[in-house]
Amino acid sequence: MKPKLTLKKIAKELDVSISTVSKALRDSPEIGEETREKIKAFAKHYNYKPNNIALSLKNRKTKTIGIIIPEIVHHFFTTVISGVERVANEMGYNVLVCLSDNSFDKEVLNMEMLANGSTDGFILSLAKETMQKQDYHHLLEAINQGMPLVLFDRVVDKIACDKVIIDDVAGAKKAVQHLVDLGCENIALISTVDYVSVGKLRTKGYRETLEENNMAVNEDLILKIEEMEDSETEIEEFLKDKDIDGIFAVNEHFAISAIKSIQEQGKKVPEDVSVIGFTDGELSKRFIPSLTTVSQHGMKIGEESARLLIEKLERTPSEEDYYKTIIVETGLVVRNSTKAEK
Amino acid sequence: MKPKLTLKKIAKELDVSISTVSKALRDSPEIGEETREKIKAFAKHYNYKPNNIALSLKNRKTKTIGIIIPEIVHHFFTTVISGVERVANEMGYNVLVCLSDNSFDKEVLNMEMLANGSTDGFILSLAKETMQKQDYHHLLEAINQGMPLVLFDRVVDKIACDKVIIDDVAGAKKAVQHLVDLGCENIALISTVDYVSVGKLRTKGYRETLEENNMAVNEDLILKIEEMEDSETEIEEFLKDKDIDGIFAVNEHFAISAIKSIQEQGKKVPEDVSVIGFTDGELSKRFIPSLTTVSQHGMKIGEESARLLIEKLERTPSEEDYYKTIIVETGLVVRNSTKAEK
DNA sequence: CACTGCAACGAAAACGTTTTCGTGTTGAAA
DNA sequence: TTTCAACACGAAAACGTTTTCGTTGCAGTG
Repeated sequence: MKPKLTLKKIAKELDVSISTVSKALRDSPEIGEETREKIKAFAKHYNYKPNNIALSLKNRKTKTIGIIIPEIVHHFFTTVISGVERVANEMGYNVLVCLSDNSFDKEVLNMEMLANGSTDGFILSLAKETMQKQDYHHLLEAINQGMPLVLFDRVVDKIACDKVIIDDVAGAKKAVQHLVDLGCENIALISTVDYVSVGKLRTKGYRETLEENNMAVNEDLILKIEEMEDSETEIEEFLKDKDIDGIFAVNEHFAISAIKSIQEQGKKVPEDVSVIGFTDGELSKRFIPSLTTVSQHGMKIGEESARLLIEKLERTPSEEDYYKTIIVETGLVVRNSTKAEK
Repeated sequence: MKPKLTLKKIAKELDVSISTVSKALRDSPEIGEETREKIKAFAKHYNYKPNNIALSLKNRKTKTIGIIIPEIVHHFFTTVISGVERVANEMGYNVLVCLSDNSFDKEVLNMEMLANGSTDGFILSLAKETMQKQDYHHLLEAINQGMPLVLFDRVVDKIACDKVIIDDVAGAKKAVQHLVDLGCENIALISTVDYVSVGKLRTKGYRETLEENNMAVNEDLILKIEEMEDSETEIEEFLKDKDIDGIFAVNEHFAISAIKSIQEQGKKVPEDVSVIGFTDGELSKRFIPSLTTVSQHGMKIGEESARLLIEKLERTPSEEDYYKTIIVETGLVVRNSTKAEK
């Protein structure tokens, strides 16, 4: 085990100064051809690689971006990471991944770790608990310290920063309108509680679409789920004895639980009830019947977030201040959980 | 936007020396109570946090571990990350995630990035291409430079380092034995090509179990799949006109594709054919019929890997050399894709 | 011969820490 | 009054870079 090679060691070995070595390796014309070649040959032979940490300290930038997500075991977020990683790597950046586990405290902790020099900026989707508490001081602090921040998916208006979101209202509208077009008349909504912004917005899209089609919004057909854990039984309970022919669920799990309940009741999907979910994971594609979904394009969201962040990082600090919000298009992927179009 | 607070700035502001500030903040008895309190109050008020990069440079350790995985959009790997992250955080470490996309070149590149000071060590599952090429020079180089390395899941014997694996042979045996116990007589195997170690080992378990039960191994009932892309049609083709009553698939996807093909042939799962997969993702649990699988405990693997790595990192360099291989138990999770036991 | 100018290199500061080793000021003991 | 701890603090090196600004030696010029 040989310790890492440094400029100093090369300098000593070749009996020149540290600065000469540094310059030679960076092809400075200041150094004579002979010495330069000698140094480069030596460095190559012993596989010299500059120390990243020292560079970071010197340049006051780490070429690393952090991403904090609520949970990694969730297909949507992994596709986002994948997108971030791709763009970041292309631009010569590393990616530091942290998980908040939907906990406010862990989110704050993570931000503090990342803000103390480990990263140049970060990409974040808020923890559920954070949205509930509405405490964003950690975000403000980071921004205040000059750390660029990009919020995605679970964002909040009050924070002034770049954002990448999907148009949840429009996505929900697409879904519900599709159900209406198929002739559904009693469309149920299975959503999350309102403090999760996506739940709120998708609910809005649901209501608006019904109204636009002159259909009454029946509050009995709306279910708001608090705890993921109990969702399956809650949905089963909710669906019992309800006369519905369409369901719009704000995520994959709810949609699938709904289908199971429906089938257990002896009804058929999609013949009796059409079901549409949000997000397309592996599950949607491969479930039987495969799920019609509003696709969220996590990869694209990740890519856009990374691009936005890096753009901000590499700009001269003079021209700062204004923030963009990128809206990534959703698409309706029609599969087998909805009736064929007429 | 105020620039970050440093020791130097505090020193200037309070008209003391940098060393005094540093010592005061670290509660050194060298500093008088009055000055110490004054400095600590100031630091707290202006929210001073030491710069990680400078600390890393000084201490020659980053308190960061890297993990390189072949692909992130894969439930098993995300659970591993989750496990690594948890243990790492507990021990005060950050996690840098990199993706190799199953490409040899990207794996090498990633390792070079991480080895130049960004991390203290790493956890790695080999890219498919790397296993195919059998070129491990990048691993050897890292080890040689004193970077601890933990290999998991897709490991290779030739490299001397810590490893965390599951007992693939035993896992496969459990699965196949279960099929035998259910009375299956013609059991097919759907596997990957042999250079992927897991494919090879699980195939071994399959063969051995049949032999142990005095059943003939019929090569016609073994399918080796090269490309994930074409797996579905390949499986359909393979299953056509075969008279089988049990299938052991080395992953979730293959198992589900198999079930679909079986059903399209008009046969029933599990009544006519029992199917067992490997790995338990979301899909296995929620697919209908839900899948009987050999569970791989990614979380545990991640945790053990992190523990192993950090243990090595925090040991005095004297007592090095010997390497452990941890074998994480697999379990058979019986669900609905196999017949009920007699 | 004295000066200029250039080529080729080195010294040192800086990034933000920690830590070792002074150093100056006290108070008390001799 | 001298001497010596003990105390409280500062200077400086070190981690590995990059970069600015010298400093040489030497050739060319007038």
